[in-house]
Amino acid sequence: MDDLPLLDEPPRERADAARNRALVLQAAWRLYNHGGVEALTTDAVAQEAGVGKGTVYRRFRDKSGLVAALLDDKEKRLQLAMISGPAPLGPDASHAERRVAFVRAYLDYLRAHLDLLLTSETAAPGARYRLGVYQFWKTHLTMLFTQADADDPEFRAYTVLALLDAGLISHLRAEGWSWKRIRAGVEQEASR
Amino acid sequence: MDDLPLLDEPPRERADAARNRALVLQAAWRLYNHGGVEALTTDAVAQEAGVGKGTVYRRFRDKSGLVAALLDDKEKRLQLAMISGPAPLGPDASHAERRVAFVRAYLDYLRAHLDLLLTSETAAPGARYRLGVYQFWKTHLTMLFTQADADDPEFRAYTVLALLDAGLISHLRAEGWSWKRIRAGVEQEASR
DNA sequence: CAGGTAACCGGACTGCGGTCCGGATGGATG
DNA sequence: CATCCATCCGGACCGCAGTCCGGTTACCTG
Repeated sequence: MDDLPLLDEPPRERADAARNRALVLQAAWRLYNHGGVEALTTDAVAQEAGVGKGTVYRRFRDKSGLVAALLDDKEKRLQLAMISGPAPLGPDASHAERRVAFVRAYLDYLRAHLDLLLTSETAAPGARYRLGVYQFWKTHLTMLFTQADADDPEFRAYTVLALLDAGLISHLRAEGWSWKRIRAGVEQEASR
Repeated sequence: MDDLPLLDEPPRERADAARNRALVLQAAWRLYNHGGVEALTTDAVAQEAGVGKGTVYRRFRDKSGLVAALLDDKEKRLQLAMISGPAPLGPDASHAERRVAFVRAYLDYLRAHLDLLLTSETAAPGARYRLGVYQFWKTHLTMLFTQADADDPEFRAYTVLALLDAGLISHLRAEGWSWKRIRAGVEQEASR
């Protein structure tokens, strides 16, 4: 009997490939923890991982992909909480509450990893929109705005996400804006 | 009698410097008209202008500065219309009308020069906010939202400008959004 | 007109992201 | 176990943005 090729899965990664993916991620964390975001050059990561540069790019498309992978598990957790977690983030709350809860949670996430997110989003032009996770946030917010009978729910989703752009938030922080003020602004946009 | 050092002016540009600035701008236009935005590498511009690379960077800080300079006069015209032009852009209209008119005008401008604006805004991280002109739009919108008694007028200004980000608009266009739909969304945000 | 200096000039150089390709190898097949 | 090939590997290579510095020059002052 064949072994579960149900929904034609992507062909499994070869053993050496998987091993190298792990090596690269560990190396990247090591460099980041030691020298911050500036230490995360692709050459350095490859060398630290004891691997060729090409390997880094084959496993993680480009630099934004690599950095996004670093944050992957944290993001997955947030996604899970939104899909099936408790209120106010999860489905047991009203759509308005969930939008505000999303904004709060995402801003916490952003605050904790601002430098990495900035690196990931500005590494290549348009990288932010290509990242798989962006699609998720967008779809989720669109749904929540649809439930609110907004005019163009998808556009409203884009609006909120535009305010959660790492580049914009970095700029506001650099201008001296408090997290409180930023949160108030975004929440208002999300809740109306 | 001294010659008008009223508001201590920036020291005048040397003659050769001014000449080179003009040469570089002309060369950049030539390259752009011929090969589009991809032809605008700093090396190529310098060579086409018959000038060293360092000169390009001394006259225009960095690549976003150079590209922004290409659009300078068109932007100045728009600014003038907003400050002192006729309604609905100028001061003879209500603040709500002026905000919508601004969005319309800016989107037209964006549409006409999307590739250049994208280049300018993504050349360096945070370049968009550093550009002098961004300050102008922000201040203007803040004023118009203040007149509407908005909660945090400055944040509202940032919100509208976030929607006018060249990267976002490019993405929406690439996704198949019509200008009409984009305009409707941004106008609604500006007019509420 | 002569002399001094701050500003300017060119182009070699650096650093980084990303590509390319000849050679190696995991793992499926019979 | 032998064969085969899709996939992977390393690292040299490329293009581009931005910096640096020894030499030059416009302009001011006397």
